[in-house]
Amino acid sequence: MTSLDEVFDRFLSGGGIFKNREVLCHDYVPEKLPHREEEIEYLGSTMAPVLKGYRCSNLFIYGKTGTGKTAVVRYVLKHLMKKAEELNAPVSTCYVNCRLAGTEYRVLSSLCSSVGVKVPFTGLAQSEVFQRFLKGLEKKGGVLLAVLDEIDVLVKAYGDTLLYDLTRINGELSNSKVSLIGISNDLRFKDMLDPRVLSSLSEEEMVFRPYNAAELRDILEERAKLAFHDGVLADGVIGLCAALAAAEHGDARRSLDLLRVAAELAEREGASKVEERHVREAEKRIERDRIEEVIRNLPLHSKLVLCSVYLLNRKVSTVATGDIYNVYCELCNQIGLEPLTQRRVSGLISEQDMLGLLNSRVVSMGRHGRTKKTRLAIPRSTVKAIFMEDEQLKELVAYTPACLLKA
DNA sequence: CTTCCACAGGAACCAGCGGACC
DNA sequence: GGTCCGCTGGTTCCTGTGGAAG
Repeated sequence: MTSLDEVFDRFLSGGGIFKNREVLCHDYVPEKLPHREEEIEYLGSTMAPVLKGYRCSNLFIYGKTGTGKTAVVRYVLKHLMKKAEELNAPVSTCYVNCRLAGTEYRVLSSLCSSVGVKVPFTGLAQSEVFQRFLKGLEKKGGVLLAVLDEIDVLVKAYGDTLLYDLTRINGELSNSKVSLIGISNDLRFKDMLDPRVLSSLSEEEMVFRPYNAAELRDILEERAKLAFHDGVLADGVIGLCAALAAAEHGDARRSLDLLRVAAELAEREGASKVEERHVREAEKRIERDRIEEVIRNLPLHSKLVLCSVYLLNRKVSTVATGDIYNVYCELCNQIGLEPLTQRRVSGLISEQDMLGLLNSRVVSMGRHGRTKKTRLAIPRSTVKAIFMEDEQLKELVAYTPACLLKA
């Protein structure tokens, strides 16, 4: 066991690698966005009318994660506001990440705060909050550019009513105007919208293509210049980060993560250079950390479901929902817990499928019915290791379900 | 060709909570 | 202090369904 002092000393003396760590963080908006010049120009020209006090076209932006949508929008917004201040133009902007906001109500309340209206975080009817937003807008006047990032998440969960209201909002305003910019990670998002909403929301449209490996390399090189001291990256490190991220779906965020974690690993072991092996290690580390985090934060019943699959997987690789439910009920019995309904457990399995902990797919077995066949999507050792940390679950890892006893 | 299994997954509803308003 | 509100995390009830068995 090294003492904490040693850890700190090593960190402080290991300053040979990072020059500025923040440059590699997600929310950093760089001065240069390589390979997005066209998009920046297009977005800029679309938004420009607000500088003269006109409403600009509503805009819809699609693209997968890490294709630079958010970065480009924030970049243009930043410069637009600078210009607006110079010209003393009555422009305000509001950026809301709908996934982080979580609910329609909280999106509305962010919009409210951008026009200087304070609303309580619960307790008011949604329509009341909307009215206050209108009032605030009218009082403030000018043009509001509202950016709704990851809007697909909101619509999937709550439908498009809020969006519908927002697209019609200009009809109720006399002293002010609102332009909307929607950003979606989901390319099929259009299908979820009412045609009326779609047509008014996407007066203009942009699609962000994924970066290829060469473009990712340029991005990384740009950032690396700011983030690291000269010569600490071994040849091929940037290329590898770019290649790994390009192989998935050209996610710049992921390539930056790889680079950052690889450098942190190198720093931690006191190396003077970041090598390719650090990148490989980083790749594993990121995925493992993500999974462990997810499992640890699972509610108890979900953990029991996962545990049931783990136990059944000892004998068979894929299991039916009914079998999982039986074992799950046994486990609940063991620790004196009232089991949830099968309907709910079926839902929990689907949730874990989406989280990437389980793999399940619907199959029909003819006369023997239709079910989801489920298996673990992660190493058994990982599940076991995390469950062993928990007093209660520790016991259950060693439990033998009744259906496996007779086999 | 029909039947029928063992669920999937949608819809409606409910209880409890934290919190605002009057 | 009663009433209203939204959110979470459930339940109940329901209809739908792929394909092996009959």
